[in-house]
Amino acid sequence: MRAGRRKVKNPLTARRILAAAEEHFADQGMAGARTEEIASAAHANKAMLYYYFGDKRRLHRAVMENLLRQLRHAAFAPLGAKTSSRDRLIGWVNGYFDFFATHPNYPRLVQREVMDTAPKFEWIVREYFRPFHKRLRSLIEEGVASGEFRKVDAHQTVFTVLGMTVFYFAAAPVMSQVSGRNVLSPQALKERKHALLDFLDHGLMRGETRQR
Amino acid sequence: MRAGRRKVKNPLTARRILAAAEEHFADQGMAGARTEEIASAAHANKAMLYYYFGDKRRLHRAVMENLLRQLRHAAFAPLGAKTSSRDRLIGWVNGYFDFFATHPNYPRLVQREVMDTAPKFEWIVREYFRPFHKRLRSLIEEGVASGEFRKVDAHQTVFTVLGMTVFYFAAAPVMSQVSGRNVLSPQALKERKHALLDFLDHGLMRGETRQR
DNA sequence: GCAATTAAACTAACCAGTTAGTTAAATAAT
DNA sequence: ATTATTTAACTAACTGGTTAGTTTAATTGC
Repeated sequence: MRAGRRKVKNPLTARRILAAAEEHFADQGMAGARTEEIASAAHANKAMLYYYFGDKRRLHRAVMENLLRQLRHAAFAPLGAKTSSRDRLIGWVNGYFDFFATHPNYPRLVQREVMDTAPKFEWIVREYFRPFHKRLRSLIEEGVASGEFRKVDAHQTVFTVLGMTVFYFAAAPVMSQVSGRNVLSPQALKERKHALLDFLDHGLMRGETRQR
Repeated sequence: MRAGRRKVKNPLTARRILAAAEEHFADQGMAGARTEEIASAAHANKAMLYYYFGDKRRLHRAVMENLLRQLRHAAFAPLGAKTSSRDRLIGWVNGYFDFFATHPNYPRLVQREVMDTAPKFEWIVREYFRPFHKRLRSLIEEGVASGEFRKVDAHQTVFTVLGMTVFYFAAAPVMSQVSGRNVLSPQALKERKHALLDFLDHGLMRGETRQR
């Protein structure tokens, strides 16, 4: 039907399926999503879903890994830069924030995972969450040690910063309903980022460090 | 007087089903939870679920309303007290925090609701979320106006405070895995509350107001 | 021939919701 | 006091629609 197909697996259909699955899994969760609907949203036959991904579970895993890989790439760079702890933390929050803004399905997908009590997601924990947590925690500890940050509990602060950042995006659907405006519009996002960094600045930085 | 067995106001079986449903809906979500499993966890016949609650959807709604009613009772009291904005806000956060700690299913249940894009939960938004949001927003605006709080965007600050508080509990299952310790243990909760109020104090309060 | 793809029919399991009938407790009639 | 009646509470088995996953046969472009 289409021209330009190659012998190697043509990833176009697979990519459409992956994108449709991402949307459906974020909206309805793994249990609520329907393979038939994912296929039709991807303009593909249901059989292609099994042809490329094996089964629903592995499709879900592919969706998660695809996003987590991108996030790791987008968010780890600022942590390596040789600047102040403050700038590196702000860079990290910025990277996370922008990733969430450009990948609005991700926060809901991850939130669904972290709420699960069953330990069937240990690969996510081992490969992604724990390294993320460790890097962020070290960064905060360094900032405290260097005197840039207040003497906070780094372990707790990781969760606080994560909560401040993730919750807004994960809860976006209903927050738009509650506040009567689209909380993911460019203007709303600009305001959100400003408020977030402002709060972080005052909540975490010492008075002398804080200069903006 | 009619003959027959008198109907008890709050039947034990119904309460057991409600408790089991709360657990299962929090763990697996509405789509993932199985009526058969809820029934067997409640040591009841599946038909009793329909006898008392009509269908799965209404059982889920009963679970939500039961918790939201309790939360409203527990969290609205501090907002009425005639003290400083700071004390009222701290009282509010304390109330929320303690409610989450004693009702660990609630944050996950609510998080699942707020992630839903479908506008089928407008009763929750209308009856609970919007009033909650409005009260909290007013409180912050008062604090800003009186000079106790920094000049923050009240609308954004509501979401920030909510995120800081809710996320920890909603993500508790995986966070325990990540950090290698039970983040809901009494000791962990004590540390969490302290860190939370400390961060809030510095993030929101003006220097002169902050005295602890 | 081979890799990618479609359409459709198929199956086996699953699962929400029903039904027909039972048991237990309370009251009313005798 | 005994029996009949009424109704809430409960059970086991069933029903019918749904859904993940499969298979088969045909088609298209390299």
